[in-house]
Amino acid sequence: MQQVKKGKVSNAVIRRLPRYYRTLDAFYRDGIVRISSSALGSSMGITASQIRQDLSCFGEFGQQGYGYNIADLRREIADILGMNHHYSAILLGSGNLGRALLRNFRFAKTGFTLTAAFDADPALIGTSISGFNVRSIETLDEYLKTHSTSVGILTVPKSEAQNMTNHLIAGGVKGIWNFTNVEIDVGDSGVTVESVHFSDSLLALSYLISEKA
Amino acid sequence: MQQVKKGKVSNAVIRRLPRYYRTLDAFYRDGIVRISSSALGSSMGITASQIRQDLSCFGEFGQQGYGYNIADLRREIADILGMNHHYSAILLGSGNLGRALLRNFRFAKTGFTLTAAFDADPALIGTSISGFNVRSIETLDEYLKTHSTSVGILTVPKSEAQNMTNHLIAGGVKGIWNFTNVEIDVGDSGVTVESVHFSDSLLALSYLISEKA
DNA sequence: TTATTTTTGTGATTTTTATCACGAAATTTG
DNA sequence: CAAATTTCGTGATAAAAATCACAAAAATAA
Repeated sequence: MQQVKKGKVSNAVIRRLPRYYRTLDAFYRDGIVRISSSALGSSMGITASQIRQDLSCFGEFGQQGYGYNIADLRREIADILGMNHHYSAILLGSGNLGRALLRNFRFAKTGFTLTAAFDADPALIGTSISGFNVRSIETLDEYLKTHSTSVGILTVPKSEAQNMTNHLIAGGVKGIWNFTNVEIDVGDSGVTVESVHFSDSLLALSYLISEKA
Repeated sequence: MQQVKKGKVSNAVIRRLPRYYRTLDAFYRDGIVRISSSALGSSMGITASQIRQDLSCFGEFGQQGYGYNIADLRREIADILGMNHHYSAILLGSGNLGRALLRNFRFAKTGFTLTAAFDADPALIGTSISGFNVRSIETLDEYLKTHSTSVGILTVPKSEAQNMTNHLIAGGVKGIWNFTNVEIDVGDSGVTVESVHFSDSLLALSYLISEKA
């Protein structure tokens, strides 16, 4: 269903898709039925033209004189984003940040299913966090052998990041959601890495407020 | 010292600066003294030309036939990023994510000083998290009146995001580091918002692994 | 029903971003 | 010390991304 029209989708477009989904989802929950590209654009602070051009990478979802049906477009974008694959994810590192994700992050809203949490700390192993029994990191390889897993979430100390990455790759994951503040190396494994670098974000903010002064 | 050369620095360049800093900092800590744009580029997976072009927005930091002195360039970029302003920050919302930041995030490494933490939960107020005495959110306005604060960190529930934003703006912050999953509105206040949208990041990963399948 | 308005999807254009390529300057080698 | 090599900074070029503009289609109004 995806990419029915053109060739490769640019990174710029890919990065906007989640926001389209998020915005449409909010309208959907508010019960709004239809929206034009210009209304959607002004609510997002981008041009109508950009929205139409972006969507044209994937197909024709609108109707002249009417606009877009919000429920339909929301569903199409969910589909494009792969939210209906119901990917499985495991979390490595049940420290503060890992716990915050376990407790607060609504994985189901992104189509993901969190299936297990691991840690190296004996004091944590066996405890329950938000319904997840924390497993020993020693059992990770075995777990991955018996449970096909799409994504590994790295919330371990940076010193462990590359080692854990290697185990995840060997275990056959497709992607790694990396919260450690280092670039991890996946070699030619073909595994996709998506990093959340808190410090990069804060430093960008630092630049922007300095610039204005 | 910044922007000695050209006009406006593009967003693309701004987003790369923190990574330059992070990479140079790692080399600096390893005791490496000098590096060429091509060596830096291949270590970062970008072109030498892009690095030289990016840096040229801010000045001339290299030397023909030699390359860049790592300690010097690291310092220059820290300066460009505003890391020497020692901006102050307060954290609103001492739940799981807030606690993770309080405990794990090295604010000092980005030049920031965390000065206070707030929460609305009476059970949390008065407790100490990583050396910070959690203050009542009721005292926020008063705090901001008496303590000039550069940045507010939003780790509150999304339902409180806009309300807290309004208080931060009224209190005179320059920037908001937004971890809530909504777009906050700062009107014409001139306050800079930098958002960390976990779900956007995970959905981008979802798209990328779907695309390969 | 017919005219007017709205709005899409897309080719063309403009703007932005990244890469190329080379002179100039400094280092390193012989 | 001179020749060869390295490497920067930048103007020119290429590629990518965003915007414009309009025909076509559908909705709405008269």
